[in-house]
Amino acid sequence: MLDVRRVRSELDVLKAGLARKGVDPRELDRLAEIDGRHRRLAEQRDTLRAQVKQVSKEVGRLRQAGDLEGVEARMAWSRQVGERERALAVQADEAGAELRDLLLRIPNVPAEDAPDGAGEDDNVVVRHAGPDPEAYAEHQRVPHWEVGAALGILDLERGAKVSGSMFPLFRGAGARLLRALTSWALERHADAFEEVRPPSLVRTAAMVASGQLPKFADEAYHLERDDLWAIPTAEVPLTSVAAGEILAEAELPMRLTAATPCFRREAGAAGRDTRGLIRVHEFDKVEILAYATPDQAPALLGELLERAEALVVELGLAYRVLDICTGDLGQSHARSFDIEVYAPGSGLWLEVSSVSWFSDYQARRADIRYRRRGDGKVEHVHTLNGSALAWPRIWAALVETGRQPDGTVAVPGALAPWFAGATTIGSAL
RNA sequence: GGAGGGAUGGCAGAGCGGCCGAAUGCGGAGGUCUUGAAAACCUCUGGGCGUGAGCCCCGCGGGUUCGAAUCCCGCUCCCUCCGCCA
Repeated sequence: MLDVRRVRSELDVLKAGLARKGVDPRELDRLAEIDGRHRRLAEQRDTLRAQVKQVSKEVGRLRQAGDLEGVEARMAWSRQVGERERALAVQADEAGAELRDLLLRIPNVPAEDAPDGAGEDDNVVVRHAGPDPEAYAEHQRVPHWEVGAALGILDLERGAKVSGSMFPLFRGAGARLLRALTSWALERHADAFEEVRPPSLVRTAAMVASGQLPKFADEAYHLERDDLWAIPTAEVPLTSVAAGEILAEAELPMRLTAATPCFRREAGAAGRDTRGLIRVHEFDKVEILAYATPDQAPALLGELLERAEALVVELGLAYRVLDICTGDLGQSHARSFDIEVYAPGSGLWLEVSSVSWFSDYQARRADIRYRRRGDGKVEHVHTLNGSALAWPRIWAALVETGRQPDGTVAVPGALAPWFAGATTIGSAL
C-alpha cells in the first residue's frame, strides 16, 4: 500500500502517477479526506486519554496520602472524561478502518520509466529472439493437445474426469518432462537463490500482504472450513516469509526460489483460451524472489529478468520480452516485464514469465523492514519477483516446437539428464 | 481430536492493579585506558503515530477498572503427554 504521509505531502504527484494507471484522482481526494478526519479524531482522543492517565496517577498518590475525598472527586471526573474518550476512540477506529480499507485497494504508483499505455495492446516489445512465427515447418504446426493425445503424454479427458476442465493430467514422458523442468530450473538458480518449499495453503494475511486480497478474492480458491487460501503463485508465501520482521542490511538482497503448485479460479476468463494447457486451474511454477534495499532493486529487476530469459533461451524457444505499460500493470506492480514464448502449433504467444518490481508496496502491507547500515534507520524493503518459469505453457511450446516429421518430440538438451539417454518423446519411452 | 504448561526488548530472564515502555544479565555501538589487543570502567542501545504537548505497542482481539504487562473472556502460536496418521 501507499505511504499515507505521501498523501499529505505530495498528493498531486500521487494523482499524476496513478492517473497513468487509470486511477480516478477523486479516489485520492477521498483518501486525503478520510486521513484528515482520522487524524483529527485521534488527536482529540489522545488529549482526553492523556488527562485520564494523569488523573489516574493522582488517584494513586492521594490514596497513599489518605485523602479519600480527593480520590473520590478525581475518580468521578475521570469516569466522565473516560466516557467521552471511549466515544471518540470508537469514531477514530472507524475512520482508521475505513482508511486502511481504501489504502489496501489503491494500486501502486508505476515507475517513472514504465511505458504509458491504456492496456495490453500498448505493451512494448523490447527484445525478440528465435525464429519468426512464419518460419516454422509444417510438422511443427500441430497444437500441443493433439500432440499430447497422440503420444499419450497429456490426458485432458481424464484430468477433467477427476477434477473438471482446465485441470490437466500429464502421463509418462509428459509428466517426466514437467518434473525435469522443475528440477532443472531449481538447479539453475541454486548459485544465488536459497531453495524454499513453502506451504501451498496460506492465511488471509499472506494473501493481503502480496496484494491478492481484498480486491481479487474471486480469483483464488478459498477453503472455507479452515479459512485458508490455495496459493495462486509462490510469490504469496515467499513474500510473507519475512513479514513483520526487521532485517539487517547485510542480509539484503535476500534471494529465494521455490517450486510450487499454483491455483487460479480464472473466474474472469470463462471461455477464453480454454483449449489445451493455455489456461488451467492448477499448474506448477518455479518462482524467484528477492527482498532488497531501494538502491539494490533496479539491478535485481534486471537480474531476475536475465535469469528467466536465460531459461527460455536454453530450452531453444522463440520468445519476446514485453515492457508492460502503465495501463496493464498489476495493482501491486511498479514495473513489469513479461516473457512470451511462441507456440507454433497453437499459433500463439504465451506468457510464461512475469518479472516485477513492487517498490515498497508489498513490504508496507507485509510490514517488512530493514535497518540501514550507516545511520541505523529502519525503512521498508523493496520486493521483486519473477516466474522462472511457469511450466504448462512451456510444455506446450516445447512439444509444438520440438515436434519432428515422424510425430515424435525432441527432448531439449538441457533436460537430457532426466531422460536417461532418450532424445525423443514418443518412440522409446 | 483430548489434557496440561507457556508467549515480556536482538537473546536470556524479572515483573505487587498505580512511581513499568518495563529490573538484571548477555549481545551490539561509542568512549577512557593501551604501542596494539584483551581485561576493566563509563555512556548509549526496541518499534510506530503526531509539527508539538503527547499517544500507542509486553503474542492478537475484546472486557473489567479512575488506572491493566499484571484480573476476566475469545483467538493464534509454541512446548509436554495421550489418540490418530504419510
